[in-house]
Amino acid sequence: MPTIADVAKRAGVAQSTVSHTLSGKRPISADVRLRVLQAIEELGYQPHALARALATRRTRTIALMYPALTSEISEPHLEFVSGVLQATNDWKYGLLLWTAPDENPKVPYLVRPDLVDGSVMMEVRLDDPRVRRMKELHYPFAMIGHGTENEGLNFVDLDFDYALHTCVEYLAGLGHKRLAFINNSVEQYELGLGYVVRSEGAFHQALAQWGLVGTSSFCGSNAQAGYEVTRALFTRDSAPTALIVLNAWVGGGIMRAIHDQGLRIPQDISLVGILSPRAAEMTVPPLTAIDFPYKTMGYRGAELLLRQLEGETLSVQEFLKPPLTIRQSSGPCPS
Amino acid sequence: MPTIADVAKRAGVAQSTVSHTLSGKRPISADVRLRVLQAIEELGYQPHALARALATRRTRTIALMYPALTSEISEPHLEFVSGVLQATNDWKYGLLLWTAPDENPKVPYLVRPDLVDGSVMMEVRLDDPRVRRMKELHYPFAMIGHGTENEGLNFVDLDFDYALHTCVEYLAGLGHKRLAFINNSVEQYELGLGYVVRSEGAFHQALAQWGLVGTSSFCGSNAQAGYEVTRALFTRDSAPTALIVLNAWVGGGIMRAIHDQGLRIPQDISLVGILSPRAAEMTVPPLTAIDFPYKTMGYRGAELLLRQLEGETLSVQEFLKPPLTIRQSSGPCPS
DNA sequence: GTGAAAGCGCTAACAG
DNA sequence: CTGTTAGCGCTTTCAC
Repeated sequence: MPTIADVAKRAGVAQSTVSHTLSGKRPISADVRLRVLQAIEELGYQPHALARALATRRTRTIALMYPALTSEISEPHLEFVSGVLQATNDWKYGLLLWTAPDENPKVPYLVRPDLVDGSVMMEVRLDDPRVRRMKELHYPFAMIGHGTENEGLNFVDLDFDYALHTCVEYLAGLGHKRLAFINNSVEQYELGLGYVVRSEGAFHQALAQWGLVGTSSFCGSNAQAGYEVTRALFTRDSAPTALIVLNAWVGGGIMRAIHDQGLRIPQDISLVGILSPRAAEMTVPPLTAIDFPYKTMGYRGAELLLRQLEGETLSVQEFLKPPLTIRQSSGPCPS
Repeated sequence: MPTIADVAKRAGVAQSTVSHTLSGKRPISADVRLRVLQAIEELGYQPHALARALATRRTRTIALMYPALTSEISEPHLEFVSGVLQATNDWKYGLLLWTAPDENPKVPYLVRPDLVDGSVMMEVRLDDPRVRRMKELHYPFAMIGHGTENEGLNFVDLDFDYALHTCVEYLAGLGHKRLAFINNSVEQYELGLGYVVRSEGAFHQALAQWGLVGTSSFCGSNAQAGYEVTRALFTRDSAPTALIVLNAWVGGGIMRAIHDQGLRIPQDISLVGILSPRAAEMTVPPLTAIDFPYKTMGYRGAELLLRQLEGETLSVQEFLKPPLTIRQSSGPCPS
């Protein structure tokens, strides 16, 4: 691999001249520029990103702090990735995937700070240790999701309050009186994951507001769990006539349980989700759902960081309120 | 951020001594080691990964060459990511996500070579320009998938030949005589994506072997496309009694089309897939399927690269033959 | 067993 | 407008 020195020698100029023709940080005469460019071309020179990064103290790479890789990765997280990747691509940055290593509790969740210019966090907890640490290190970051203390932080999040209210309102309008909300897992709730906690609260608040009754259940992220949780709903004296589900991966289990119960969707029971259109269309019937814009959120979150890194000082806290798309899993409450 | 020089000064030793106590590459007396360790502790020193990489010429980071970010990312790819990430985590490597930038055809698909020690490729084409380039640069890599020319290459792949044959054999055993295969998109086929081309061939070969008739159709990666392709199957004179589908995201569309046709699964028509168990369980009824082990493949693929980077010279071409799991979408051919 | 110094490939003052 | 030189923070000869 040729270095900048090789180029300089071949073009008969100083290294700094090569460096500057490349960066444009100072005027270069036409003929010198030509010679340099030619030398670069002939040698197939490509600047060594590492050396440059060491000298400039900027890597032009950001990290995506991935939630810890426990037994099962919940796939929705993955959908954020493609959005983030799209953004780093557009901005010509690199993207490093990062996971909280379990074995080093001393430096919890901290990215090798010298490898990246900043990071995007996801699966934010209400009181997230990563956030505290990042702040105290004055480390640039942005979040997909948000916690309790948001002073001066930048993030994009789905407005779960809006989402749950919208679902409940919609179902109330269809005459449903008894609802059930199938949330994510207890573990996530107890971890204090923002959206899990907020959804839980918002659901009950919305119930009260519309004078409905309802129950909420936690549920693991797989079809089997969805099945069991749903079965349990029907053992009670007054079963719900409509369900709201947060997690795309349990939809199949829920529908199967409903089917096994001898009920039909949407004639006997309604099901609405808060999930990606893609997931909503994977089932039969397709699900009425708040269209969770994973990719957009990933893109926006990354942008929030990138703009900071490019020198902007910003303070953006964006709440997305995607529409409820009516598909075929919901209908009027049977009388 | 403290540097190695700070540590050296505080411990009253030379930089090289600090370096060596850390690397263990030469003997250090007990007391010196103690002083060094203490200084490190007190200063909260962490070696600068970049500087180290520049000096050693190893970054301990690998790249995952992501397929180009066209309009829609097909989500299955994402599932590989979590496997790869798991592996890099286990091996204590970093993971850089990389996408073919469209604008620079001169250095097609090539990762900033100095930022990573090697790369994992996915979505391998039969005659993949990336592979040729990597080979000619003697650049370490491993593949998830494989092409035509595999001399000396390392990869892991699903055995699509096995997969299609198994599906066809299973359906033949149930008495089905007319099958349809719903492959991925034409674009992918024309691009020469290994698994798309191989599946296509294997399906027809299997048909011949079992004396069945059948058709194959290409299909975009969304429910709507699945719906339309399936509808088209029923306009012909002799509709199939069993379908094989390769792409998880079209399952819903297919099932809806079947339903709209007034047919029931599995009584009137069987549907088997080649997709992840997770996806198979998302539908009602859950799909009989070859259990596509995305995560495992990602992990194995990464391992293949990692082992090379750790000095092993290996030549592994692994074909996975995951079992066909019978669920509820398949049954005997109606007479 | 330890220290001094060169060098990885680049950028950025500092001169001119 | 261009060249010289001193780092960026680490590893690794080469001496002792």
